[in-house]
Amino acid sequence: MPRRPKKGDVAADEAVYGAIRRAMHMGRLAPGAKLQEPALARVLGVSRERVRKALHRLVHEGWLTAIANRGTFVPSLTVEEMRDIYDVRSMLEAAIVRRLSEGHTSGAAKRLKAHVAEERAATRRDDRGRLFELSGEFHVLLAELCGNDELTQLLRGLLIRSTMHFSIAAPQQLTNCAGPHDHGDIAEAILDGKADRAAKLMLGHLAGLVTLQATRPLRHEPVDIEQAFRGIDGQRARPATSRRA
Amino acid sequence: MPRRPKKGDVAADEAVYGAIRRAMHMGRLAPGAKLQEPALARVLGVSRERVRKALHRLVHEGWLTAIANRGTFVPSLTVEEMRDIYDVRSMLEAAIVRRLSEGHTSGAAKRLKAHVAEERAATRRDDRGRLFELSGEFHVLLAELCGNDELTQLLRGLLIRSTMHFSIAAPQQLTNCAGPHDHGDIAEAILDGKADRAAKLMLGHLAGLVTLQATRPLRHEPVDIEQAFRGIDGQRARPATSRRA
DNA sequence: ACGTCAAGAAATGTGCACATCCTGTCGGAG
DNA sequence: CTCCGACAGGATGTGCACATTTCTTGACGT
Repeated sequence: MPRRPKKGDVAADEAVYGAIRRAMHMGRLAPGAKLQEPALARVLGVSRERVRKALHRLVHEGWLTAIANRGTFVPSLTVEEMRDIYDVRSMLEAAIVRRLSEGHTSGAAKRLKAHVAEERAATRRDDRGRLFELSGEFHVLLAELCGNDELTQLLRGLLIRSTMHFSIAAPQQLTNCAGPHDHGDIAEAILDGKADRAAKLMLGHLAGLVTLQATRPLRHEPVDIEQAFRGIDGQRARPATSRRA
Repeated sequence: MPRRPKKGDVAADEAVYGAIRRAMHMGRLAPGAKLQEPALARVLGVSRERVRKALHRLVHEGWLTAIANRGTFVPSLTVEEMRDIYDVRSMLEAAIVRRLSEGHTSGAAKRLKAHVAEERAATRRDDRGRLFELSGEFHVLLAELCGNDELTQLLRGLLIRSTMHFSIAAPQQLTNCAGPHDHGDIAEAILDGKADRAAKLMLGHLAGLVTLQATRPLRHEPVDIEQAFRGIDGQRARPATSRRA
């Protein structure tokens, strides 16, 4: 027997966590949707406690909101919260691009160029899904290049929360960053060592995003869990375990 | 009967959470100490599940680290992690003081002045405990004055994590901010609208703190849970419940 | 004497069942 | 016809007991 998913199987927890996270990322769960523990447990084929744990974690990370004795819901970020998040991102990311402009390793420059090239390629192929991912990763990449893990983690959290509404509101319609060429310009400024220009571009870039979001209305409809998680398996690749439900 | 702590008693959860948090803040728990669930449950007089929940929350917030099937421990922050945290704080807080310098309400100025005055008073009274609290709150206050909740929450998390080692290493010996007059100078620069000077002072202030921490060695000793939580009751004020253990 | 291994004990992780609370619905009174 | 109150159904929260893993203590072999 290869593996038995009996006890401290962290993969199972991560699978449930990832499944919900992916469903949100794919826009299957509209803001205000209620995530019922029994339904999720049934659909994902795991015990309710596992779902509970994942839900608690998601709540604590800010992706979901919980009301005592009521349930767990997909949050409807207010305009103020969204503005605040982008405000913090502006502070951090402006400092990041400044720092990178003032000095970076050759490896960092290489990774940055490679990423921009990949974004360009995705744009040329009109691969919206890939471009969506890459657009988000660009901002994380900048944090990574600073060599500060805390910074990377923090920014990743902010980014997910801020891009969540993009994927929820219009997953297939628009990219999560206004113009991909923005990223190219920012990267160019960094590589040229023009700190002020890079910071200015980044601030403008983020300002454009928040404007894009603010004008987007949100609908409130009841969501069917069964349908939302169709095709989103708990395990990622091979369901080698003989669990079939 | 006034209240029965049976069901959705959020206060009980918060009490356990706060008790552990306070024990750490008071330096009762050295880095590397193991927090055993049965022992905590016995000492605090609550069920093990409640302790588990609080521990999970603390772990997720970064105050504790958990190892699967091993237990929960007080983390020993490495020099790199500490440096990273202070680096992020530098980015954020420099931006904060710049923003406040460029414009703030009269109410903000009033609160800032009041806080500095209170710090001065605590210094004059040689009230280390109060000064310790106030020193930390100063940085949170600056974030609050920006009117950005996300920013405040984020900075509060960073601050707790970075000041935690101060209280653990030497709770009664030194303040958590190098010189209280630093805060006064920073406040003055903000009130005068000198953004560059305020940012420079803040960066210097934080750099001084990280230097102070880097030179402090940590001891690894086994900790007795019973003794660590002596005098730290789960409930804050009145133990009205007849629970005595 | 030292290193290795095995068995017991304790702690952690998980599933289950029950208590509690919320919500939607039905019946009756105004 | 509308509004209020009670009831049933369902979902959430919690305590309990068991399975699994890890650490410790002791003995055995080299």
